[in-house]
Amino acid sequence: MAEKNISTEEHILNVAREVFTENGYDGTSMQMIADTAGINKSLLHYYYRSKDKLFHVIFAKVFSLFIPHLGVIFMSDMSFEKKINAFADRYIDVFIEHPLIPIFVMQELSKNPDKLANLIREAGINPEIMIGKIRQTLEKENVVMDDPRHFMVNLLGLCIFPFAARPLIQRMIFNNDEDAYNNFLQERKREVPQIILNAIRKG
Amino acid sequence: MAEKNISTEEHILNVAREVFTENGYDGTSMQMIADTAGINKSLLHYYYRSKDKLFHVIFAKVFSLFIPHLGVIFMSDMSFEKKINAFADRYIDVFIEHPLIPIFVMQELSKNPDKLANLIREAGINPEIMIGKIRQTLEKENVVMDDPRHFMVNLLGLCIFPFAARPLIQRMIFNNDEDAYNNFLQERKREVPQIILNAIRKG
DNA sequence: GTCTATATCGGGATAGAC
DNA sequence: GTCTATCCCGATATAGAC
Repeated sequence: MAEKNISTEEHILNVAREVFTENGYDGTSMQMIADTAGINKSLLHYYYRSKDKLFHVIFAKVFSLFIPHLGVIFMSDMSFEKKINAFADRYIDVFIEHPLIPIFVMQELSKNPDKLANLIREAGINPEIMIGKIRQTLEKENVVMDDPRHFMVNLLGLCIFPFAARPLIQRMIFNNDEDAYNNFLQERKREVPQIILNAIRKG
Repeated sequence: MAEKNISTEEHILNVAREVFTENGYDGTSMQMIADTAGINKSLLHYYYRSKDKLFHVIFAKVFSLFIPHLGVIFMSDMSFEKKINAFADRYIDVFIEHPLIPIFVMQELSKNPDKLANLIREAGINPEIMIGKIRQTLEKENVVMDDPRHFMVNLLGLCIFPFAARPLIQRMIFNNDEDAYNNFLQERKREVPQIILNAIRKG
């Protein structure tokens, strides 16, 4: 625990985030978190009452670590092309820093899709408005695309998949060469916008 | 258990696959599997000795449910364009039938990347040879692409991501409309090859 | 081959001392 | 606020009856 000046409560959150994202809800025990934090198990209950409640706090934290960027970038006044680039840049950097987040979030949301509505609200995102804004930008710039929904999924998938499937890809395509894969992830920042913009120009 | 004519051993495997893929290793108990199979807990141990061993059998089974297609398609003698289409078609169908597989596999591999080498061998895949074959096809057809590794990751990501991130996307982009999303997944069979081939033509 | 009974351990959670 | 001690339950796994 190389963090002396923060409160125990905050320290717990930092540690719990690491342990939860690495092992998932089911794969994490309160004991693991307590040990990693260098504190007693009961103290976790003192601060957060239950594993469930602690997890919810963590998950909302993790969620807001990457979801808000989506809104900020797409609600901005950049040109459409700039937005694509900014998005790939920002998201790939976030996931390079927190490589376990994609799989953690997808896993937990898949088990509890009903929690999603609240989480989106807590994160201060309004999907409808965001999509409206995107449509508006498209019109203004005369950008033609078959279907904005495919565009969105393509963009997200191309950015996120290399992190979610890292073990498989690194092993099957990169001979387990970690450095090569890290380099590859950096290259994605240029590769992804290229693919996406290319698809749009063609219509 | 609407399967009367199969052995208990096989019946267990079918049930265990469902329960494991839905809940993951940590989220699954032997009790859950036994109950779902309509048998006693001890019988699981009788057949498979331990949860770990049972899981390994299941995971190899699941793995070989989608990995071999990769080889079959890319080692075939179809034109490159046909391969792309066949791949998207086949994989999207597999995942429509088994929608929980992507996230299950990525989750478990992320926790145990070291098991991967054996699994690939068990599945009868040789990545090196496959990549060699792809390069060969590319040369033969004068297909130019920046980097085959990006191509491969793009193709996989575009196919798989919509399944892995389904809850998030369905909620944020499809207003939770399940039918619309199922339809969207079908559309991916044409969308994905279009994007991929487009990127290649441009170089 | 399938069951019941049981052993053993680790999980989350609470009470209460300091 | 932080700890120890404890409760209770559910987990994997085994022994042994049928």
